[in-house]
Amino acid sequence: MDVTLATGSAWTDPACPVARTVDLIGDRWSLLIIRDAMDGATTFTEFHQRLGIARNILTDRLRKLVEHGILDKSAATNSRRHTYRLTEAGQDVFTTIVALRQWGERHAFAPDEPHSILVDDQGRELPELHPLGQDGAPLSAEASHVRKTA
Amino acid sequence: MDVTLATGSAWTDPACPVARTVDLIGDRWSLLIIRDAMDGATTFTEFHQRLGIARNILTDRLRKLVEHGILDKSAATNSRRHTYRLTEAGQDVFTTIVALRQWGERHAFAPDEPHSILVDDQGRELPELHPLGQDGAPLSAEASHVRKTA
DNA sequence: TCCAATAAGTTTCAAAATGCAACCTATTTG
DNA sequence: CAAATAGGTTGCATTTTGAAACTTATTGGA
Repeated sequence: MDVTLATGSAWTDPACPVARTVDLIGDRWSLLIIRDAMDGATTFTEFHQRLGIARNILTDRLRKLVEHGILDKSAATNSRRHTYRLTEAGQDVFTTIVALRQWGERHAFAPDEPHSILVDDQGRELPELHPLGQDGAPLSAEASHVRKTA
Repeated sequence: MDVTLATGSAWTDPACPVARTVDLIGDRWSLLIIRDAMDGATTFTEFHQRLGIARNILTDRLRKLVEHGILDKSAATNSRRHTYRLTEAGQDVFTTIVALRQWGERHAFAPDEPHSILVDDQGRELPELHPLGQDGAPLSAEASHVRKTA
């Protein structure tokens, strides 16, 4: 896993893990590429068709995601065709995708508006995800704060 | 809560809650503004100083976040000073911020690199957040898939 | 075997978003 | 009442994004 940004660029806020994550994957296309990779997309063309993204931008984002260790690009020998697969770090974005999805379900749809649903192997919808304290009780933003490291 | 995008613009992928969320708050500055709002920032100047963002961009992002029902802008009577506070929908982004933070802690720092820490009222670090299936066992991306609505 | 289609890009150019710096104009504060 | 502060706006340069056409290697089929 790569823990650096492109040469010449700098972290927006080097000490903050939220900011570093946003620098690495926090733009609309990268997050949607990761979403589709989790749902089975593996090739340039698949991503292009699912997302309706401009080809040059897709090229750029795939390259950066590979650079940052989120995707792995494997070229089938002597072929132009290759596949992109999530690395372990990429798979680990799952929690964030679920959080984004559930927020959207709660706040970005009118009550009667239909939307896609994330289900498990048995077709059951996922329970809501919420941060818990060490006592196991739900923890809110007000009940927590950021401690800066010296 | 608003559930629409600015006039003239359209959702990137209307049926997907992940995509809608990304359209609403999935750009670097919006997420960092929400992060800082959760950590106590309330005024234009505070956001500006903490983020080092250009003033015109900050103006634009605050306006959009208010429009989208993430922030609430309250003007103290006959004063230029006002405060921005998270709405309930804004508070609810907490789960996503925690997910982004924990991913960053796991994958965007070298083992010896220091970073800020999110702690509860007692100063204890938060447990890791992971999606669970209905049986209570951790659920991975491979064990789930998106079901489109007809 | 040859021809068309497919995959995965690259290039070019226009349009939109971002960023910096200077400016503005009410309110406070000393 | 003068200076500092808060919360912007404006103008302009740079960067990023996007649409569309072009490229180049494989492949699959007649």
